[in-house]
Amino acid sequence: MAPTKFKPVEEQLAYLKKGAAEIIREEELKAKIDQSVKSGKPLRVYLGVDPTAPDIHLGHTVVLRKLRHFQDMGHTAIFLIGDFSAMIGDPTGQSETRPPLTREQVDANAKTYLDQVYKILDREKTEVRFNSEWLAKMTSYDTVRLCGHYRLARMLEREDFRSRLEKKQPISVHELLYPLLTAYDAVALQSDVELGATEQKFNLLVHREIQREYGQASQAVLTMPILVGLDGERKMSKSLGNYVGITEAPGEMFGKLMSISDDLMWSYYELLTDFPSPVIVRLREEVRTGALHPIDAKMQLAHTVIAGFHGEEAARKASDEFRRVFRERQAPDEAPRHMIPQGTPKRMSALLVELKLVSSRSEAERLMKQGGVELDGVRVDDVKREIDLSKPGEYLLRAGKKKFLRLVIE
RNA sequence: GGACGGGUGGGUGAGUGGCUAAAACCAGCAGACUGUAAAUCUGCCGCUCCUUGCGGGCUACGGAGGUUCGAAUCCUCCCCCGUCCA
Repeated sequence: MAPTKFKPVEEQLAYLKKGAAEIIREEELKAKIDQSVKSGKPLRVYLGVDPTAPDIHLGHTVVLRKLRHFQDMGHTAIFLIGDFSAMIGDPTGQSETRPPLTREQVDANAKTYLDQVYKILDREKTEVRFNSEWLAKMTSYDTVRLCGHYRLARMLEREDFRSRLEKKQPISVHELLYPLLTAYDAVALQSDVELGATEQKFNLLVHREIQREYGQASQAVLTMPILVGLDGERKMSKSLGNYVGITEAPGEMFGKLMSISDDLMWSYYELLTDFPSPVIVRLREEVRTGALHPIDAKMQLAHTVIAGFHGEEAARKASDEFRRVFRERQAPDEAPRHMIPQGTPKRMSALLVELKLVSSRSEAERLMKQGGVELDGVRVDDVKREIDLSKPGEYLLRAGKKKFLRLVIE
């Protein structure tokens, strides 16, 4: 591999700081970068992720993008899959003990994670590690030694545990092990920098301390803000349903991104795009003065984000589609098609269930009564309405605001 | 190990024998209004059947039995959580 030419310290620091919530400690990071420029040796920067869910969403990409930034600066990006620690579960932000994952679930999740992560990271330059490499090999003796390096009072200081204690909610003992075992990751990787979301701060600080206990220089820590979900209030997460998955179809992503509030769009610009901060400030100013319509600013955001995952072409298509369906109220150009064989007439409500547009017949009837169902642009609110399936034809079905389906009888 | 408190619908949480598919709030969905925004207003919000009616049936208040014409509510046993004591 050709020796990497590093950019000047100040330039690197400025690039890496964009969007960051906190750097602990900035002087240390600067010194490390300085050292690497002088020695020509890249920094070892890692991000640990627990494969607890099968898909990653935009919230995860915030910190991944930051890892990519380090990669851009020529440093070594280590993507650490917490396959072992995932079986404990990170107590961060948890109001209750999570059911431990099985080995199979973890493996399956890890695999899909990796596929998705390369939409952001440079595959060629990423070092992928699994923490079972060292954690699974630890003996009870090693674990006891590790635990000996930390105090219970310090552990219980953390917000998650404290509030659970106050609310008289259970805390399992193994949860206390989480920060300690993941701290050992930093030791094993001999990392210079670790990235994480702000809510990871406690864990990250423990990692620094344990590194020192094991005779290493403590890593610098860079945290990124939490991405607020589509609801504009809580953090983006799958379980809250306020997320945009990165494997979702462009049209789907577009619709979701457009549904965020105007206020929220600015933090999305900051955390999900590479627009330099001054440019974002200018856009914001233009919207404020009325020079730029908020919907156009939001459409540009959606376009940019989607282009990153699906390419420019797909983003443009999604954008056009959105314009046609929602701004001009026309039928979508590319509603999903569903073939159905000819047969006897069928109730609309049953058909909606069959097509998975709703989850039950009760729900279908509800939706119809409320005027949320349209057939070829005409509202269908008679719950007894049947559809003639006896001869070939084509219908455009709408169920609710966003679900369209082109039904083809063959 | 002992004493006490608790386990209700996606979440919080009311309900101590029938009027309870279960208050209220949140989340969610639909309609109106819009920029498919947000906010707001209105309605819906277990499943299922039909003759779509303030209609019938089924399922539901940690689990299993029991008392009763009738149980989320009473009794018994079990499981789980917390508090205090050891």
